[in-house]
Amino acid sequence: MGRAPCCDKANVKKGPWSPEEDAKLKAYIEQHGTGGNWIALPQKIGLKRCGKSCRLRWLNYLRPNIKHGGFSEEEDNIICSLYISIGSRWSIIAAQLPGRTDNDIKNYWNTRLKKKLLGKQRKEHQARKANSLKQEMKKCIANSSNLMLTATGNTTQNPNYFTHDHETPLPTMPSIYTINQDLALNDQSSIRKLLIKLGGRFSSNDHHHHHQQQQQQQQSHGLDRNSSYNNLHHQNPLDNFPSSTTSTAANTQQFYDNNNNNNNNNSFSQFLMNTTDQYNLEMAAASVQMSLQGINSNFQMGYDMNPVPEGSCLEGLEGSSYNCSTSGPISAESTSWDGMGPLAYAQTVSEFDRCAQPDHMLQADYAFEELHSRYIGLH
DNA sequence: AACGCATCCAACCGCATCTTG
DNA sequence: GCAAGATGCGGTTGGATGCGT
Repeated sequence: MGRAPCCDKANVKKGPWSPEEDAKLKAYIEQHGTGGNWIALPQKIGLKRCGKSCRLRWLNYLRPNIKHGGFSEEEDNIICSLYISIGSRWSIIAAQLPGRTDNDIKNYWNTRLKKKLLGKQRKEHQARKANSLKQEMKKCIANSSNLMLTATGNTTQNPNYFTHDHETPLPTMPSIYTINQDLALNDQSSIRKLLIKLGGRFSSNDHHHHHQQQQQQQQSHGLDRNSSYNNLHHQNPLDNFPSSTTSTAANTQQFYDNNNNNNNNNSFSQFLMNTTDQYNLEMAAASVQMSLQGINSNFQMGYDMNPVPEGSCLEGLEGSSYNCSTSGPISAESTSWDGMGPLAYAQTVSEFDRCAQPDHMLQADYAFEELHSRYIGLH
């Protein structure tokens, strides 16, 4: 049996609001408040609208101090950072931007910010592609001079070459895989993949499901040494926090009670400390990644949104700002971890995913785990 | 001017969660 | 503890507008 509708669908007006309707709703709410019942409100003031529609209109448009359009660079950065860190939890993101509504931010992200981000990513990707194409061409030409192919040479043995009508082997274009990657960025999952690469942690249901599955696997088989990047995120106790629930002191405590009551070593304050640190670190990671995208990123720790709890392992770094730039691949030799904290961590995350060379991968992997255990200490 | 396409954004919809009796 | 209704959230839609041809 389906749910009863919240209003008489046949008798309510839909579509854009008229100035008269706006005036009625605004005047009533300013004088009487909502009365705690949106469903009954439209009948009280003689509006042929659904209660949900009234609520939306008030929250997104009529409410005082609402800002529309004209997002600043700073707001862009906050939205990007938070999206990378917590995903599409627009109401939480909106809570960090006074005067902005979740709907506005969602629209802004979907229509502009996402494109801006992907546009920069695509440009860099194309630049890298062009560069690697040049190198590949050079390599092919160099190789071709050393190759003696017969006129009937079997081209399938080396996909990098084909035989022309004449006998001279010519280099082919590089694999279309890279081109397909660009095209694939148009769909949501690819965007998510990209942003996960950029250091993000996502909270949609399928992701939770995936997390739960992996957590179960890890519990039964031990940690997978080859996916330490994922392991870090699995350690965050808030990963199982209901995605569509705004976290409040009460339900965070409730969540802690439900999930940690068997673990006497992990007090609620320690739990908060770990998760806040985790959040700060992820924000720093996002900051570095945005810097890689060419977006000015100035992540500051210890203010308002992301305070460092008393006794935290990040104490002393409060107020630090990470206006990040990266230089060269991280290696065990070239990087001094002490004192770098989140920045080093973030660079490691970045390098871990960017390194294509197996030896770099190993170095990043090693450094990553080292840092992880030192700063997070959740192993 | 007319048309088609792209973009924007207000509003809707369905679902999950919360509240209340 | 349960059911029903209310609320909040995020994804999606469709009309308005802008822009290029």
